[in-house]
Amino acid sequence: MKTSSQVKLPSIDLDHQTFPRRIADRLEQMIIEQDLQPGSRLPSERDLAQRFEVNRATVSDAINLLAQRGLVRKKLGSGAYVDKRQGAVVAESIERFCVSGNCSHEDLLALREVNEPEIAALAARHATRDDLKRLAGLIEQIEKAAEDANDVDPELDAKFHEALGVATHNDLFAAIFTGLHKVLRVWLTRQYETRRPASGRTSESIRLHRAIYEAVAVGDAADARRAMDGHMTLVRETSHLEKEPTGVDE
Amino acid sequence: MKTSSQVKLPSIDLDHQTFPRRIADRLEQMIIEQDLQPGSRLPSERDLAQRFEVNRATVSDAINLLAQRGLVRKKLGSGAYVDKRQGAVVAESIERFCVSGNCSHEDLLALREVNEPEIAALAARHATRDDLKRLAGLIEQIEKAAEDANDVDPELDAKFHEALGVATHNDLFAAIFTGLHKVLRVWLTRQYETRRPASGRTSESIRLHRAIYEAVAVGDAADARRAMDGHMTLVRETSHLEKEPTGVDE
DNA sequence: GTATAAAATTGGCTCGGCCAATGGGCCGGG
DNA sequence: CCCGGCCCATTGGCCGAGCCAATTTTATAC
Repeated sequence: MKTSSQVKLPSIDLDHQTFPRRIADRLEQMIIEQDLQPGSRLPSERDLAQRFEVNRATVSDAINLLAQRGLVRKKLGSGAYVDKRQGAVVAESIERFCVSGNCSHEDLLALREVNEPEIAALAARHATRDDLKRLAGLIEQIEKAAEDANDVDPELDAKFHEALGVATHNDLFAAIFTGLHKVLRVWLTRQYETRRPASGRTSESIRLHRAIYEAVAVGDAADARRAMDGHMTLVRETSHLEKEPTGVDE
Repeated sequence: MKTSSQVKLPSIDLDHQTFPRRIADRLEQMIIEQDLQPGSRLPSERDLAQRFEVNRATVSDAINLLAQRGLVRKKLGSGAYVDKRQGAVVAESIERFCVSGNCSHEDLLALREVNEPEIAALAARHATRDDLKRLAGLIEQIEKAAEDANDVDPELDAKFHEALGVATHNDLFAAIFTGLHKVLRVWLTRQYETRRPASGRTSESIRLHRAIYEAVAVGDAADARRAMDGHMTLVRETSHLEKEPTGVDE
C-alpha cells in the first residue's frame, strides 16, 4: 500500500489519518487535477478498490466522505458523480449548528442586522433579470398570502430573503444566509403555528418587503439598504415583543 | 437479517434514505433524549448493531456520519464519544467552500467589510478577561514579529481576528469567521511567501490593530468599530494595489 | 425505429474474521 | 499505599467474499 504523501489544500485533520480519509483526499485531488466537471462519473468502487489496493468497503467510505463534503453524489446502481454542492453543505452545517442549540435567536438576529442591509444593497447592484423575476413572484405571493391570513408566511419570507442572497451573486453570502434563513424558517414556522400575533405590524412589514424589491429592481443600492434597515428594525422590535418562546439560548 | 421491518413510504426520495442515515438519526435522537453530555461514550458498534438489527459495518457508517456532522468523535480501540464540534464543522465547510474555488477574494472581502467592524464592537461589549488576555498576547506577538520582518504575519493576524470573533461570545459569528479567517490565512500565507511587499502600510496596520485591541479592552464599542473600519479600509486599498493573483492584504 | 426483455454493472448492506489500539485489572516491587 | 509493568478482553479499522436491488446496457422481437 502506497502512502505517497500528497500535499493537500484544506485538511485540518490533526486526527488519526484513516484509510478512507487518505483515499478521499486522493480522489479529491484526482477530481481537481483531471478537472472533472460536475456530472462526470468517477470510476466504480470495485475499480478504485483495485487501483488503490484496498477493500471496496474502504473506497465506499472514502466516497461517502466526499459526498458528505458536497463534492460528489452517489446514485445506487449507477455510480458516483461529481456534483459540487459545497454551498449547500455550508448552509446545512450552519442550520445544524443553530437548531441543535448552539446559537440563540439573538445571535442570529445580530448577524442578520449587519448583513441583510448589505445583501439588499449588493442585490440591487448585481441582480439579474431572472433574480428580479423570482423576487417579484415571491413578493406577489407574500402579499396574496397576507391578504388571507393577515400575517407574513415565514416560508415565503425566508424564500424572499434567500432569493435576495442569491441575487447578490456573492456565493459566500448566498451560502451562509440560505443556511441562516433555513433556521429562521424553522423557528418562525414553529411560533407561527402556535400563536397568531395581532400584527398591526403586518402591513408595515409587507410594505417594506415591497420597498426592498422595488429598490433592488431599479438598482438603487442605497434605497435597498435603507428599506432593509427598516425591515430589520421592525424585526428587532417584534422579536422583543415576543420574548423567548423558543428558548434556545443555552 | 431482513430488510422488511421498516417499510418506507412512497415519498419521493431526494436523498434515498439509506440505512446508515436512518440509524444516524436515531442515534442523534438518542443523544438528545438521554441528554448525553460531551464526553459520554455511546454503546459499542457491536452492541448497537444487535440493537438495531443491522450489521456492524452499517452502524459504523452511521456513527461516521455523526462524526462528520461534528456530533461525536471516534477513538480507535476505545469507542465513540459525544463531542459537539459543530462550530468547527461550520468553519471547515466554509473553508472548503472558499478554498476550492467557489468564492473569490472580493466575495470574502465584501463579507468582512460589513462584519469585522460589528465583530469588533461586539467584542468590546462582551470580551472577558481571558479574551483580553489572549488578544493582548497576540498583539504583542504581532508587533514583535513586525519589528523583525517589517510585515504583518498572516498567521498571527488571522489568529487575532479569530480571537476577536470568539470574544463576541456570539457563537455564530465565531464559527463563521473562524472559517473565513482560515481561508484568509491560507491565501495570505501563500502571497506572503512569494512576495514581500514594501509596506509603508505595515506600521499603519500595526497601529490599527493595537487601536482595535485598546478599544476592546476598555469596552468602547464605537471606538472599536471605528478602528476596525479603518483597518478594513486599509485592507481594501492594499487589496486594490496588488491586483489580481491573490490580492488581499492585511 | 421502437418497445421489450435479458444480461451486465453498480452501490447498499451482510457475514465472519483478523488486526492494532485502548483501557481495566492483576501482580510484584517500592 | 502507590506505582510501574504485564496481560487480556474490548473496541474500532479494515478485509474478503457474497447477495440484493437499482440502474444501465445490450440484445431481441415487433
